[in-house]
Amino acid sequence: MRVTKDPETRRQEIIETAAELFEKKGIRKTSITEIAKTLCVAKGLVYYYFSSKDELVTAVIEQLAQSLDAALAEIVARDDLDFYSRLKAIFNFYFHAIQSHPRVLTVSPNDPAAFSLLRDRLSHIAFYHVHDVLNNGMKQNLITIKHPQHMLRILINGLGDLYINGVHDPKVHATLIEQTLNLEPGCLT
Amino acid sequence: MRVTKDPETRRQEIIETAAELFEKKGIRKTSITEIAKTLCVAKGLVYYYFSSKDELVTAVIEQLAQSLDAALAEIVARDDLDFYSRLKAIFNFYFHAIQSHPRVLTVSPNDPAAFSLLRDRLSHIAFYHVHDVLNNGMKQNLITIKHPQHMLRILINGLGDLYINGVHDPKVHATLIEQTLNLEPGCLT
Amino acid sequence: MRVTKDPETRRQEIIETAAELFEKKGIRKTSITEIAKTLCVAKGLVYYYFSSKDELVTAVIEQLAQSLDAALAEIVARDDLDFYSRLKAIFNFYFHAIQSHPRVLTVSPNDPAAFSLLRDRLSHIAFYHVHDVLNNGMKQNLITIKHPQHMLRILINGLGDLYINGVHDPKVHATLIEQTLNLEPGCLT
Amino acid sequence: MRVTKDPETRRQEIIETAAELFEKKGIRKTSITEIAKTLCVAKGLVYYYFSSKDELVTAVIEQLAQSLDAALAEIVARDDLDFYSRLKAIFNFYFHAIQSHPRVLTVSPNDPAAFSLLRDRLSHIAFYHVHDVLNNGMKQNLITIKHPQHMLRILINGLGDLYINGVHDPKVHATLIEQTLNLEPGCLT
DNA sequence: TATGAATGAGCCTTCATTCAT
DNA sequence: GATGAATGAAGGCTCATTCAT
Repeated sequence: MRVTKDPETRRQEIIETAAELFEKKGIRKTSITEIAKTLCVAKGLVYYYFSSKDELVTAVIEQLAQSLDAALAEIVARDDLDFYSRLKAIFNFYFHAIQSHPRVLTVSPNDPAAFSLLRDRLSHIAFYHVHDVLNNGMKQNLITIKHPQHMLRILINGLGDLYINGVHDPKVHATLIEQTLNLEPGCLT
Repeated sequence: MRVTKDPETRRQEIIETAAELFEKKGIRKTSITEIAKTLCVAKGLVYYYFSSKDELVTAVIEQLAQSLDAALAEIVARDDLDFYSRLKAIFNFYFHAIQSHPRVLTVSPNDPAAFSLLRDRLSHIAFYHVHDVLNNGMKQNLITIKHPQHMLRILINGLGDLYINGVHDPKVHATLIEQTLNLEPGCLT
Repeated sequence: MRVTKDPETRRQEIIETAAELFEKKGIRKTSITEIAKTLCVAKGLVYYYFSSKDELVTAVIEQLAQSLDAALAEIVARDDLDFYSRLKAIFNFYFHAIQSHPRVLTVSPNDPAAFSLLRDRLSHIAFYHVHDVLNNGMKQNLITIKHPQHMLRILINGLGDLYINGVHDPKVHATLIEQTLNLEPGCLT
Repeated sequence: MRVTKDPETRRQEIIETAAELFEKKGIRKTSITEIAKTLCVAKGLVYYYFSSKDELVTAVIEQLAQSLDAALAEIVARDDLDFYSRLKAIFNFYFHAIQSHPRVLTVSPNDPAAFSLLRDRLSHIAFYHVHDVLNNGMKQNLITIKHPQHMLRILINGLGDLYINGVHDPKVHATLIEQTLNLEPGCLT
């Protein structure tokens, strides 16, 4: 039967359902047909909101990216956090985001795509927000390593994988970050 | 025309051709038809040797993994290398392997959770071989960090991504490794 | 936003817009959606006025046909034209009409055998109007050919195609008509 | 059940079935699915032989064109025919070809296509073959009209339409051709 | 009158897989 | 061992049409 909804609501509904299925089965193995069926909606409706599967994938990824972006921005903006707490908070959020979407992270719409992997997108966002924080740390002589940006990237990506592979202990995390960025031992604990 | 070959030879031939095509176009976009055509062989023959595309993909990945495994084993076994050179050699090989197969690394056959990504397989192998080397370093007090295995993993995966993203300078590499493992500055240069 | 208009006005508006789009992109490639969008009107409204796309197509064709019909009728009715001028004027108009609507002429709605092609419709109209003129010519012994109606049809259709294919020179035209109808050479120039 | 046939045979079979369906329902309304079903064959098989619907359409058209081409070439080559008989024979064949394929003639694969209409293709072929014959006629002073090529085109296209519209009497035909090309009355009868 | 979200049938195409030879 | 014609399920997408508001 026919159920009409507010377009924006429906749009979100589609994005969310798609995100869940992408999560569960991977993007490639999730067909528009299945998304529609899950929503109890005609296939055509999905195309009414997204002109192609790629566009839907993009929307899903964008949504995830933006939620991370917003969260991190908020953290960076907080006045009550010092350099270390801020760093810790950011990483926590980032790892959490990565861990939540392993399948989406793995396969992209048309692999050779522009920003193909959400992974890149997320790490880019994390990188962007940590950047300022790091610079601040350098001015306070809290950061003394060479190639800080590369080190950051190693951390972001490397720790991401570690996280996915089951290392969730925040203490271990803190230690690893400290060591990688050559921070005072225990400063993040 | 019909060409008969030694089964093992033919098997290898198929694996190699598949590997090249996977490399060039990605696994998903490489069809059995194309592999067969490239080999000037009937489609059915591929199925004679591999009962499914997935099995072929697996064989290709296994082959890549084993070649890395062999290479690293050889390095570890060499007597003429000290701790630092050995470390450097191992990382070089690993990065090289990763860089050589970006497409295969990106998309997995049917994302069978098993060992889904060659990436995991490769990093696992690298991890395995570096393990002994690291232990050795710890005995010599050359490695003093905590959670050395996690740090190694961060390095292996994190540096891997960095490598893929265009950072190829060996000197930078060396510095990053030194910093991550907290080695004597300059020891790998 | 909602704009209410006089039904007949709206109907014309739809026909005109449809005609333009059919002209520009061909009937098949023009969707109801696009027609509605161009009119800044909801899709449903088009269906309020025309129960199907075919009916709209029919209306568009009918309109074109009638405008040609009116124009030719006017020419035939003029007292100030002699046989030759009248003939010339009619053909000019007909060719002009054909040339103006190449896309519509090429593809028909659902090829409903009915009067499938506007082409047939137009040539029929032209034929109808020339008929009287020809009869007149015969009475004056200006037309001596056999099967004048068939010859006329050949002219109308054949010249039509020639026109579409780029032969626009009125002089050449005149000569061709003279020859086909076996008129006095130069009488139409 | 599975029925294997000689590739060339199967290819022809597909072309013929497609031609018939195109004939009956028009190209656009004939789906690959229907062609396959009519042949009692899987849809995929059609794609095994023709990589797209357009390619199949092209093959069908090409086949029709070539059969006309061959037939006309043969007529032109015959020694036993004089100018008039040859002309008559050619037109007969051409008209016959056109009449046999009204639907195919009407709609082309992707209308705006290269040689879009078989009509053009056929008339071009006819034109090509008649060309020599006409030249010959001019040398013998049997043809005295101006713009003979244009006149020929008018004949070919115009008479084609007439034919489709039900005028089949060879005598009438002959007279019309005589008049259009300004030949000796009765020379083609 | 007018809206536009929703439908659903159908289209073209791809491709892993099978099987008679 | 090898061939390649044949299968069939599935996928992405389009669009005329409907209907609740």
